[in-house]
Amino acid sequence: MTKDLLQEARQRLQTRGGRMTAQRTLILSTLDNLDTHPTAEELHSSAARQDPSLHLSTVYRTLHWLEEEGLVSSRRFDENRRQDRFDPMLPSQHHHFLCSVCGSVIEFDHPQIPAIQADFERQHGTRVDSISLVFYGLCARCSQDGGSGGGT
Amino acid sequence: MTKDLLQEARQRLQTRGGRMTAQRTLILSTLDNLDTHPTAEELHSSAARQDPSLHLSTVYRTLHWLEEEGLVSSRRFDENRRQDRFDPMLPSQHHHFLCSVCGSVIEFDHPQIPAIQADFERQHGTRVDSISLVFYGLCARCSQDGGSGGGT
DNA sequence: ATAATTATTGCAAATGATTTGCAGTAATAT
DNA sequence: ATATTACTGCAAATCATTTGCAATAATTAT
Repeated sequence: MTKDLLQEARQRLQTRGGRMTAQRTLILSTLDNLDTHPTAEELHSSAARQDPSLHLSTVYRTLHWLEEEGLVSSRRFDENRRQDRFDPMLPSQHHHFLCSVCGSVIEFDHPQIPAIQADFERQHGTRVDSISLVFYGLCARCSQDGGSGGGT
Repeated sequence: MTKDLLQEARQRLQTRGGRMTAQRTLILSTLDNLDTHPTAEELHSSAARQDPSLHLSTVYRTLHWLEEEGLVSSRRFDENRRQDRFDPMLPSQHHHFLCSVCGSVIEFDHPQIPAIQADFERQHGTRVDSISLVFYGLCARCSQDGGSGGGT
C-alpha cells in the first residue's frame, strides 16, 4: 500500500550518496510488504527468512537511515512494551489506533485536528511542528469476539 | 497543583493493605512538588537530596505501584530519549505539548477531541478507551529566543 | 575490466534504562 | 514486646538498542 519504499530509497541514495545493498533491498521490500508497524525484531525475523545471515543490527541501522531520510518513523505505540515500532507510511501525516487485544493498527486522519492545533498555538503562543495522536481500544473484530479469545 | 498525592496514596494503602514508608512519603511529596513530568532518575535525584540513601530502584517500584493505583501514568514523551516520564496529574484526561528545545511540558485539553474520537469509533466500529495526544514544537519562550541559544 | 576507495555489514561487546533476587530492615498486627 | 511479612538497598540480570572493529562489497577512478 505504501508508495514503493524501494523507489523512494533509491532516489535518496542517488541524491545523497549511499549504497544500495542486498540487505537494504531486502529490508525495504519486507517492510513494504508487511502491512503492520513492525518492531525491528519482527522486521528482522521476517526478512531473515529470505537471507538468514541478515543481522539485527543491520536492520536497526537501515531503519535509522530511513528515519533520517524521512521514509519511516519510529515510535513506541504501546507504553507497556519497550520496543519501538516502525511506520513506513511516509508522505501524509496520519494518526494511529492500536487494538489492545490483537495489536492491530489502524491509520486515520481527521479534518478537525489542524483546528485543534491552531487553537493551541494561538492560546499558548507556541509553534507546533508535529503531532502524535494515538487511540487505544478494541478493534471491531476484537470487540465482536467479546474478548473471549484472550488466552495469551 | 496536583490534588495531594500523599492523601490519595494513603487512602489506597488503607483500602488495599500496604505500608506507608518514609521512602514512599518522600517520593510522593517530591513528585507532588515537582511541577514537571520527571523521569525516574530526575525524581530520584531530587528526592535523594532529602534522603541520600534512597535507592533508584525504590523509586521505580514506588512509581509502578502508583501506576497500578492509577495515581500516575508513565509515558515516553520524547521519542528520541528512551527514558519514561511520569505524570502525576491523575484525575482529568489531558494532553501534552512538549517543547523540543527546553523540554518543558504544557498540559491542555480541547473540547473537540471527544468528537474526533466519536467519529473514529463510528467509522471503524471500534471502541476507544484512551487517547494519547502530544504536540511537539517550540514553547513561547524558546520561539522568542529565536533558537539563538542553541549550543548543546 | 581492474584496482582503489570507503560505505556497509556481521559479530561481539557495550550501553542505558528498567527489573529482579535476596537478605536485611522496618511497619503493622498480635 | 514479638511476630509477621511488606518494603528496602544493593548487586546482578534483563531487554532493547547502539557501537567498535575487522571483513566485505558497492561505487569510482584508472
